[in-house]
Amino acid sequence: MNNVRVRFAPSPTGIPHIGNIRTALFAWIFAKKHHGTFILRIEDTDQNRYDPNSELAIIESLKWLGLEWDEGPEIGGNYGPYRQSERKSIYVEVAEKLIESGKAYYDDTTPEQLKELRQSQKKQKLPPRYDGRGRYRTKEEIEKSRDMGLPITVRLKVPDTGKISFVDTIRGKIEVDAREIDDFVILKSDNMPTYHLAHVVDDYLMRISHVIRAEEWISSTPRHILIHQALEYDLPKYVHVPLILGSDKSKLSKRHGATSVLEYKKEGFINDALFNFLSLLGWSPGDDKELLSKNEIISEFQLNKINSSSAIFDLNKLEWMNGVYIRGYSDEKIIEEVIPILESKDKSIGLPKRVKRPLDKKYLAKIVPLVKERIRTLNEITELIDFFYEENITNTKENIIIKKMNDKDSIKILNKSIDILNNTKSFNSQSLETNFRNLVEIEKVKPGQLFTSLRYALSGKKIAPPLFETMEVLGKEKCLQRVSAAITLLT
RNA sequence: GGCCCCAUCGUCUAGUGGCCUAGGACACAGCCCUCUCAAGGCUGAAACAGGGGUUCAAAUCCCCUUGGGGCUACCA
Repeated sequence: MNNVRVRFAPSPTGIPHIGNIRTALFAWIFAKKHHGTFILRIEDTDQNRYDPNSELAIIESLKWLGLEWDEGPEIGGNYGPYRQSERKSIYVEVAEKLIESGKAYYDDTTPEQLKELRQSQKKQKLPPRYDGRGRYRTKEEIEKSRDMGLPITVRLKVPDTGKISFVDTIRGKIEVDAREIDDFVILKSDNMPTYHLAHVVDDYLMRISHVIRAEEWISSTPRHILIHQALEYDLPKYVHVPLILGSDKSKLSKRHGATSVLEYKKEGFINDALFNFLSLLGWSPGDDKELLSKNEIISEFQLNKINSSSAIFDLNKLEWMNGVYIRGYSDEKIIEEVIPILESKDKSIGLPKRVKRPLDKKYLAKIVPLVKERIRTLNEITELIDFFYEENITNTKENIIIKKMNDKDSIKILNKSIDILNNTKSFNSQSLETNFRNLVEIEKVKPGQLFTSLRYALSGKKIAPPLFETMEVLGKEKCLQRVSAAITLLT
């Protein structure tokens, strides 16, 4: 396929969610696959809903996932500008051309009148639809309204009969009666275009080959076809990708928990894992492979293998996949990823404030191998390893006491453990394990009994990294100190 | 309400008329491994929405019903 040019055209009116970004991801993959061009275009034609933070969030989301664009705001390109508010004059000109050729007309119907019209139609159980009254306004009447300061819009003259059809790459032919479509607004009274006009004009001028967008646009595509016809533009290929729904099968929203890509980043998900996961939501390479690298995804990707039905976002599976990615990463890579988390001043994310920063990388490097197969998200690491950094840990008598034993016997065995810690020549996990297993043997206790008690003594936790490795990393002094503290607790 | 889209295990999906007593993955249950938790291994439970056609043969093609979703703005 030659000259593939696709765009991601978000409207900066809110934080982009997983669904938006998944659409961008498909477009990006498709562009890469065909050595095409991926374009970012900001559709900021709604002045009332514009939110500058959202544009920043869009850019950060795309960058984090590695969806770099070849043309776009700031970086430019041959078809700019790439922000619609900066292209205003183009749309006005096009709209005027349409009026001159009689394919569009000025309308001075006020919002109040429109509202009345809809209400009365509703009362009569008719579908709410603009009635085309502006078609019969004379030039003079419009001028008069304009002088009076009434809002003037431009509407497209839509044929009353016939069918409008187009081919969607994923769904095939879609057809609708022209009479279902009213004379819709293409230029608003503030002289800004509506989405319908703006994107058609831009897609044409920017030589977009495939319009890849969400399924919710299917029902307005016939309008877009009409605009193309009025302007005598060639049609792009239409690719409507399915929606992503929340666990209750409704459109993704706040109540579904984290919905923005950046939230996942914040929660300790890895960009490569999210990329992989998202690519499989609504698309499949056709075999059983699920763990795919970016390159594999790009080479396997095919538009017509995108599903036509919407998908539900399964956080559980993402967590699993994220865990797989973490396990597959080198220790060095994980250390890099995890340092900002551990050092974070956010109490719910980082180590307690009393732990000195910056963290010692060498020490961390000993810890990471012990936990990397135990975490599904990067953020989970903090709770699992904080005891390596704390000076003191808290314990209860109940945790320390050796199960099925009394205080006295527990103390006796823990004292022998102290001896082992003292006398193990090379203080490494292997020697320690050998010696402690000996003790278990001699004292006729179950390994689990002693080791659980020791685990609590050293970490203060029921769930912790493997015991002897922990001892080795913690070092002799800290081990002695903590086991002694535990014994004190029992006395 | 009208129009449009969609429909395989709880979830993501494979499946494009015979290879389907429907395959994989997550999650779930059981067992094994085991110092906890993970990881890993094995086993299990779990789906073609319903009804009509077409065909020698239908998860796969057609129609209807049902269900879900989207759109129905001077929002995108």
